[in-house]
Amino acid sequence: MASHEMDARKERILRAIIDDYIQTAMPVGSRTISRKYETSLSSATIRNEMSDLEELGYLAQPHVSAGRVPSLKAYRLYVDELLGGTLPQNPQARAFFSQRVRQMEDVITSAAQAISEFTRYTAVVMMPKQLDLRVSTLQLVPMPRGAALLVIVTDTGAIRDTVIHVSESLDGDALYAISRMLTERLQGRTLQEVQEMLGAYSRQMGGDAQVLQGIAELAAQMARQSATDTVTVGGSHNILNYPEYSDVEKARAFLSVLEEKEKLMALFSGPDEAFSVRIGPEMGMPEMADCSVVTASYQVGRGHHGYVGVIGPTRMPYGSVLSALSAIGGALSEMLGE
Amino acid sequence: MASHEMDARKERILRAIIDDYIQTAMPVGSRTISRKYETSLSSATIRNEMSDLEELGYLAQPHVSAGRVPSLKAYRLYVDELLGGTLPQNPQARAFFSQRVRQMEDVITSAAQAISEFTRYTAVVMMPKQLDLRVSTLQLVPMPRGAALLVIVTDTGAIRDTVIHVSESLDGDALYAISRMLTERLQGRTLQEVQEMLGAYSRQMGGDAQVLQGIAELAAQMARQSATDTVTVGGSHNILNYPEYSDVEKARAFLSVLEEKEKLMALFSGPDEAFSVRIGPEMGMPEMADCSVVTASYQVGRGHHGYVGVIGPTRMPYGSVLSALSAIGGALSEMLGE
DNA sequence: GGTTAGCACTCAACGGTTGAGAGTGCTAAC
DNA sequence: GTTAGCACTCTCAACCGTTGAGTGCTAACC
Repeated sequence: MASHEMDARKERILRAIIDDYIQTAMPVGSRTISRKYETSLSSATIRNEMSDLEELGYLAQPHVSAGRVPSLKAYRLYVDELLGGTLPQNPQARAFFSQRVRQMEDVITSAAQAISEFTRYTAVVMMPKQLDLRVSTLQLVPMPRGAALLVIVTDTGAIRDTVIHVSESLDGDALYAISRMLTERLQGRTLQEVQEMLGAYSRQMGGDAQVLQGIAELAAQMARQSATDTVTVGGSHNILNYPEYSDVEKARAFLSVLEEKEKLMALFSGPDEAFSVRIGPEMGMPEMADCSVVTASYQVGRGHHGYVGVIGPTRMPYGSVLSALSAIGGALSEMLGE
Repeated sequence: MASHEMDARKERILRAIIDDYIQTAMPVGSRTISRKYETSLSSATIRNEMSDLEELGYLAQPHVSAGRVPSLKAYRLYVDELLGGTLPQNPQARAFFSQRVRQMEDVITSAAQAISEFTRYTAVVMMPKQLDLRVSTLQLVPMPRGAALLVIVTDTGAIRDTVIHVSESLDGDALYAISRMLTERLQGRTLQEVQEMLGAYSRQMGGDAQVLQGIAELAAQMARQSATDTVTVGGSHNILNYPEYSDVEKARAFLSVLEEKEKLMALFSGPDEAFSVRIGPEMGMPEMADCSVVTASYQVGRGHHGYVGVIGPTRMPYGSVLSALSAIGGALSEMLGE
């Protein structure tokens, strides 16, 4: 049964079918292949090969007189080949991203947007949790009308701020003096410790309890936010561009999964490889049975790593998506790593 | 022709039809009204009244044997009545909003999200441009590894920050000294002036040109952002919840309009009233011919005003949408006004 | 042996037809 | 002014044949 093993020609044909299907989203017929891809072979020959490929499990027919559609196994093969080779660089995607990053804290959001705009798919970006964030600086910036901006900077460079009320009698220098004092005592402490210590201080200090309470609240919020992994979604409605979601109900189901952060997290819980492509049922989520998720990981100092990813129909130009993810992931590593 | 003028019963029936249609999105038949709303009248009587209402232009029939559907004129009547009366307070919507506001600058975004989540429609929030913003404080907050957070606060309480690189030899006190010096010279200046002045300084100071450049860039960005009206959209995919958008093409068209900020701005360019409801063609935008836009304005100090709004199908529970908008608008006025 | 032309076969998609159901308008009686 | 009754209209879904794309198989060809 020699004809029932993969040879070079079968592979070429399979690849042609996948490429065509990725473009058109329509079952591919033997005649199409014979005319567009393998002009030296007749459609009858292609038919024979396709028949073999079907028997091998790489193709499927929606019904007997339709063309062939690649099976999950086919995508797997295609993708594994892609992952084995070297990815093309993608400086464009990278430029697209760096254009818009202003501020440390919204890097994640910008990354998600950049990926989704560039690939035209839905993007998901995860930032890993960071326990034991330590306070590096704590500063009060004067604002008009008895307000002040409280800024906390951690040793990892995370920034969070909030507006609090202070006594109108405190001018810039006074606020700086307070900031210095607070920084001196709190520097190097973890956010949890800061919260505990503030309880003690506020009894001592009395008057400025408002300020301390503001700090405690901000520290608490910051601790909470950084202690859980954060995921952001970008370009969720890109999904509507693809015919596999021309049914509104399907589109809605897809969009509601995107709002459940826990489910999204699960998309990333794979083996710790640089790249991963999970196709349809491989991720064990019935709602996403006809999607693929492509992810790449990036470093965030100290061996932690986050993920960038794209969700879309199984039919997806995996090559270009992977290289875009790789570019943005690289940029993120640089920005967030130490 | 006495029967061809509006009387109380006709109004009751019209209202019932609108209410039912808002709920179900299906043409309303005479029998439905007779059973659910006007149980003392038979369907035949209702039919006569409906026939009159149609002649008066308040109802339309999609086809001869379907029920009636409210016309634009009917919505107008309904809405005008609503606008004339007193709006019910809506403390819930308000609570929903204040829960999530942390920081002066993302008030707009939070407002859009709160409105959309609360009403289940797409929300649009506009913040008016503010020319001549004047610098109130300018401060450098030390960060690890030769970075610093540059914070600019304006007299209106707008905050913007960015991370810049500074010489590693500068400690907190040195940065504060620089901040003081800069604040002293730049306080009260407009953002434009700041940019101009920095050109002059940077020649004088030489060494710290990096810092000055950072400030100039941030000021420029801030000026740019505040000089144009800003609009934010929240919950854009809520539109998929409504059957009038079960056609994906329609939904896509809707979503792409939302991405063109200029078009969105146009939605707000109405008479300067506290509330406005524009129904379908009234806003002269063919893409939105079968939508309604409900807007409320809020004060932002100095007589400027911004808008909060909701976009959805013409069939919309105007009453509750209006009171939600009014609640959030009020909250915004408080937060952003002086 | 592999390759190809030819032909019978299958099945989705399209367009027209039909019957049921919903809802109306009109008329006549109350 | 209100209501029952009835004829009428129109949509919607189900049910055809017909068409066309695409296959599998066979027999001939190189």
